[in-house]
Amino acid sequence: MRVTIKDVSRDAGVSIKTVSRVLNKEKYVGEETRKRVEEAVARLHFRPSIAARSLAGRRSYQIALICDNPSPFYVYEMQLGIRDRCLEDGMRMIAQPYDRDSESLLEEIESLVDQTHPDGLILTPPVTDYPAVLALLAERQVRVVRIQPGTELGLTASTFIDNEAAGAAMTAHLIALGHRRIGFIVGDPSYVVSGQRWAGYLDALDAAGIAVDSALTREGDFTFPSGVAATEALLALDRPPTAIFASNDAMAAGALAVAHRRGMRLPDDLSVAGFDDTTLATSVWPALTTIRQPMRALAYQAAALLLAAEETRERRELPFELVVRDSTGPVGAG
Amino acid sequence: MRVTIKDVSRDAGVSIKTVSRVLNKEKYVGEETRKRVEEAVARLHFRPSIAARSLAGRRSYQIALICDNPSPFYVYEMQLGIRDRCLEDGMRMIAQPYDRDSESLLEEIESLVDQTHPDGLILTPPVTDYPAVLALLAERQVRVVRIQPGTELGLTASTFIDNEAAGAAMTAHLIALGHRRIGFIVGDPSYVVSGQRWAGYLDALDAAGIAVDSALTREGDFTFPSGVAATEALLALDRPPTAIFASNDAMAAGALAVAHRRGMRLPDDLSVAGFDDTTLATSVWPALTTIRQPMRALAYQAAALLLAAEETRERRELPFELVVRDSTGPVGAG
DNA sequence: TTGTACGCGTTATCAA
DNA sequence: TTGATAACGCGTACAA
Repeated sequence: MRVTIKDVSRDAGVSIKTVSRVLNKEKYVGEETRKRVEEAVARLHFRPSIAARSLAGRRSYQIALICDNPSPFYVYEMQLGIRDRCLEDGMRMIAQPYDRDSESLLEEIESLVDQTHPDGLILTPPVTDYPAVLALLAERQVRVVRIQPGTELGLTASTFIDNEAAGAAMTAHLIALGHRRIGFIVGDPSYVVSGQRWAGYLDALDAAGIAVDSALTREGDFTFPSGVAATEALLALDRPPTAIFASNDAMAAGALAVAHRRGMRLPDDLSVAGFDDTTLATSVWPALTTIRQPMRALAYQAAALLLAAEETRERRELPFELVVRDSTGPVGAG
Repeated sequence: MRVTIKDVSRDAGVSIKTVSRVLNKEKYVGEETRKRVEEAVARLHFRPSIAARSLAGRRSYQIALICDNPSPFYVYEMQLGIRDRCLEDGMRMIAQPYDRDSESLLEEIESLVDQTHPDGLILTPPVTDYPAVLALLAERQVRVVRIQPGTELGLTASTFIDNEAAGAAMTAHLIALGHRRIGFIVGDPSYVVSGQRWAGYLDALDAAGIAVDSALTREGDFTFPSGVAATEALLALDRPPTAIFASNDAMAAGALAVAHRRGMRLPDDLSVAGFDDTTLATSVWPALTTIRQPMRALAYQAAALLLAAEETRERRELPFELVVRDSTGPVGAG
């Protein structure tokens, strides 16, 4: 009832081992033999059982994604990127969502590793920077690639964008538009990128010779309500900013909402900018000027690093893009 | 190096089979023996290999989610609900994202089933209603539970909300607020729910004795831009609606954006309502009045049906909730 | 209530 | 370049 390698070997008139060789693209298989086997595989619709493969061999043909992020959009893009790369190699992705605050996170990862024996693991922030997790995986000798790690950059292979440069680029863009008082909404401090983006903001102000006004920086936590609160605090200043740059798009959306509610016109009364972290900036609020992160590509490349023949510690940087839309524009323009 | 059942049996001083009995919670294990085994399992941190289990037994301890939806929020909620239920039973969820338009969708599902031999499959719209997929799974004798299926409701177990009643409830709510001209934005026609929600709208108008004006119904496709376009068409009518009810929240957000852009005040100039289909209504645009769908619960219950001891065809209905926020309100209220 | 022997479908080892 | 045979770690069937 189930098609096995044995059926294929019988159909092709070769041994089981030879079929296995063809499946695994090993050397030393006669051209003609290979063809016969491939035909038999196709004819019988044979698909090797992952369970048997991983039990017998050193590999499981599965890689796992350890991803917890407040934005489902982010998580989903990661899953899509990894899936795309997996498909190319006939691998499977295990993508169970995790709660980063769960007491049992470590236990769950341990259980995942022991039960499914993945060939590798991909980590996203903030788990990328959990020492206990990294230690566990090192001890278990699991291959790891991290996306946007914030610490111990040389420890594993990784893919990332230059968040500091991105923060600086957007800030420089706002300065070029004529803004001198630019509000900044910091993200959740448990994410290293929050600090990096803020550092970029400070860099750009510095480079332009604009004195930093600490009243213009507010702390948020990557959520819409925190963006609303920070924006209201900023606009309540005696000398309010003419532009607001939020560390992500949910908070930027909060800024837009406040501006709308107050009857302000964009970008005349206020310029708003953010990052593509959720689905907002790309599809739901297409007016938002953002730093577009190549999320799917980050994930795809991470999977590529994981599936590379040799284990590496390569750090692969990907370019970001500054996408200008009508939430920013010349100061005072009509 | 790898802890196996053998190590546990040696440590506990019993046979391998007895350990297996304890792991699988079988009957006929002495209380004392059970304790000794459980202690050994804990001491050695033993976790059975999924590969070995599924190879040896009839089960794989894995269930798969076949989910493709334009909203990552929806997909993610499904994953979380199923994960929660799986955790309770020590099962694993396989949650590879699929493209519903992919030529190879059938082939990919077939390959998933043959390679991983899941104990069951959960389907979400619109794949719930693909005859070829249903036929394939029936032929492979895979247990299936569908979430919000639109057709052949008796074919498999399923979980759902009453979308027609939901559409009617929201429409009745708007009517109760005093609205008589209510615009409706239909969703993507490839989703059965689109028609169901619209039917509810028509039902409620009918029940209130309000004549249906076909000019007030516009077709969208569940995206923000389509909501913008539909709203602009509605507001351009000689007698524009005083309320707009969109079949999902992305289109409702489009309506809100148009209203903002035109300087209209909500809900005085226009009431806007939608559904909780994406992350918008729940976290990003908290002002939106919506039908809240219990997405995670739908997924959780679907997994529960899949993991039930006996295969069932139960149709489990879950309640929706009408959440009123400040995008709707009394007509003309200040 | 417990244990023994076998087999699941594949890869690894080693010989041909 | 190919093939025979022994693992892999667990559940199943049956015996004790």
